[in-house]
Amino acid sequence: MAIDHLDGRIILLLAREPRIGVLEMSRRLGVARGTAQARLDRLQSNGVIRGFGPQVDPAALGYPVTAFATLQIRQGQGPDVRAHLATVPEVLELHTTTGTGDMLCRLVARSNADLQRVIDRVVGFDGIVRASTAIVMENPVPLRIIPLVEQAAEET
Amino acid sequence: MAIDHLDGRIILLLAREPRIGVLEMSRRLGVARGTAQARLDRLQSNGVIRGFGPQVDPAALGYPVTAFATLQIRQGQGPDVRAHLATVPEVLELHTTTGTGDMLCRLVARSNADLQRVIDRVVGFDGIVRASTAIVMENPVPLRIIPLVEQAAEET
DNA sequence: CGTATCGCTGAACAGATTGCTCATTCAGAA
DNA sequence: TTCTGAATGAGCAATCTGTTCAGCGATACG
Repeated sequence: MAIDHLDGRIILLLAREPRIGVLEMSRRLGVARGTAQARLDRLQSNGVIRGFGPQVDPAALGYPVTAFATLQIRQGQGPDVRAHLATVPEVLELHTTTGTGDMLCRLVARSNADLQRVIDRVVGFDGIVRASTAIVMENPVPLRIIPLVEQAAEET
Repeated sequence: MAIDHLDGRIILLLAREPRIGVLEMSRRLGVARGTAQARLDRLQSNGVIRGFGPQVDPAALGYPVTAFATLQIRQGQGPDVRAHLATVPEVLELHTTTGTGDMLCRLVARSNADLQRVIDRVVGFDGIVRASTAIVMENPVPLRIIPLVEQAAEET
């Protein structure tokens, strides 16, 4: 589970050139192929690397609007609300949280007008008491993991 | 930019078995290799598929705590705050939003105690007026895109 | 001080895949 | 009718993968 420097370089390399093969990877890293192979296998079975699924851009799919909704749930309705939200394609992720709201979810929509439809569908469910939505205008830091990987690799 | 049914199946297939090759892909889809190749190339140059970077699990890296922080920024300090947050590895993403706060960011930390350190580092910056944090307890719907891809592929 | 274990190395081999090109067919647009 | 874009099926050289092997240095342990 601890990430050493070589592991860090492997992840970095894969992040930059994902379609690279193990052989080419070993060359870049200056290690034997077996080593690169073994490290990569270990990172994957560790769960550090979950997979290499395609990163799809919702905007390119026709959903350029992103929003975050904070939801307040009626006592005991949590499981039902979760199940409900899981059926809405525009709900990209859902968290239960401490603090002001009970849940936080990320939404996408085709337009600001369409966002209204999505929100109606999301909150149009009995267990949801209140919802407050924040529309994303800019995304100065897109979802990233590299800096964290680098930090984790340093602390060896 | 419009996604047809075949494109949808390509993305679905890649999501399930990311390390699959183009040849095997064409076999599964029942099309010629060149077709699969061309479609995949198009999806990538379209920007629909951004890439195949490794999906790294922060928890496996030693950062099991996730939180969302809503920030209020002093007028005109936006750019400085953005730059500041970009330098913090534990800030995984940052959005500017409408609504209550001015910015929303996703944080990770090694523990609840460590989260305090991270928050101090995040808000210990002049331009930030106020911050309210919601700690994630559960993640009923992890970040996903498949349902949306399926919906987009249907609407052909 | 021996000894076992572990990770890394370098090499080898057959089988499969990739990148690329070509000629052909088909369907919709002009 | 003619043109253009997309898909097909085929072929080839170069490369990579999966796998196995033996050797080597470092570390842990009795």
